[in-house]
Amino acid sequence: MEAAKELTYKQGVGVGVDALLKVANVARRSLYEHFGGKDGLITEVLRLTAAEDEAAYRQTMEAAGDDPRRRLLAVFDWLGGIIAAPDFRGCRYLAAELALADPDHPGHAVTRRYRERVHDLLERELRALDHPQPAHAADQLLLLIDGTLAVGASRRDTRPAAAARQLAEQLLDAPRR
Amino acid sequence: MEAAKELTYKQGVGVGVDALLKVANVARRSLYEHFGGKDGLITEVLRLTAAEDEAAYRQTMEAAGDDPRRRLLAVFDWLGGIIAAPDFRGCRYLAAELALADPDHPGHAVTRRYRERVHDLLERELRALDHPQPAHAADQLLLLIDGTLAVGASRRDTRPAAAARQLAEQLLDAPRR
DNA sequence: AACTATATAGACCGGTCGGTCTACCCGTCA
DNA sequence: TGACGGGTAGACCGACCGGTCTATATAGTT
Repeated sequence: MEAAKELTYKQGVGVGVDALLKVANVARRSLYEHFGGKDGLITEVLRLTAAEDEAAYRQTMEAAGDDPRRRLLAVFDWLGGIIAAPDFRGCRYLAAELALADPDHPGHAVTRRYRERVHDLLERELRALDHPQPAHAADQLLLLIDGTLAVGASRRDTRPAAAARQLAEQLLDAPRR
Repeated sequence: MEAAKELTYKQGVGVGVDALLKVANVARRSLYEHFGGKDGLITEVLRLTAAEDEAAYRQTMEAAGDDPRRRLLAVFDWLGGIIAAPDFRGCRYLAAELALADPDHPGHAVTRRYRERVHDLLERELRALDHPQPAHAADQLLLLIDGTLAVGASRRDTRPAAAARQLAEQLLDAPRR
């Protein structure tokens, strides 16, 4: 799984099974016993990283203290660090969605649920902030997050996280004005 | 080229050469004569669609009249229509960037230049608006655009264009307050 | 000691990959 | 008429694809 997480991110979900097995030092048969095939492995990778990434969101907000506004803005600072990493290659889930042409691939359900969970995390903070439209604002924050990751993947020179954070501040402050 | 534009979008840049040739009704040799290979074809497809899409941005803004603010917001209304199309499958350029693992693939240069041109289009309108930080605000608009296309590809139920437009309005109005 | 479950290595399958090749066909121009 | 450029059709190449298979090794249980 560790090897699969890394390789499917660096090379995309189009990596060959042989390459996976080689870096993982695992027999071919074991893969098919455990996951049923490549699609099963990819789905499981998405499921596992989704759980890890959701936990990372929680931890980032937890470490930012009790103020919901600070907790939400901390997400963008955290994203800034992720994007700045030299091996950042964009959002794994968006890449998987765009690469898996078959709309019935089980991986799509995993990424969809992941986005819903992140959305709910954001919405909860917005409710704590007494935001008048927490669900709508969470949509917008998610849009800023996706935009940040997309720009981070395509224009390495800019600082999209800071730009997004500024927009997030306007979004959070707007209803109180 | 028409067949390649359609297939590389619907199936991703991972489509097989045979599939391209079949739907295009073109001989295998012709492809290699004209484009040198699959990578050359992909690069040329990106170049061509980039020119078309840049023209679409211009036309969208042109049709919105002379007010720069209306012209910029019209972009998001236009995006809303694109996303709503049943065959929308996300941003072609972001998908290509995420799928082409080799950072030296010539396609990357094409997508980068495309983004720069769109950025310049946005920046020009912001200058006409006397925005105090036109380059920075153009970065933010581009982030909203990328976020809109990303969300549109992954959560077909929401209306990301409207959400992004609202954020864009805040962005455009903020400096005047 | 025997059995079972789980792992390994690796041959093997048909199919597809991107790419090169030969042979042919046809309209243009000399 | 004949040469030729640009197209098509399709065989062919080695490599790799995802997946199945047999045979073997190892650890734990009874």
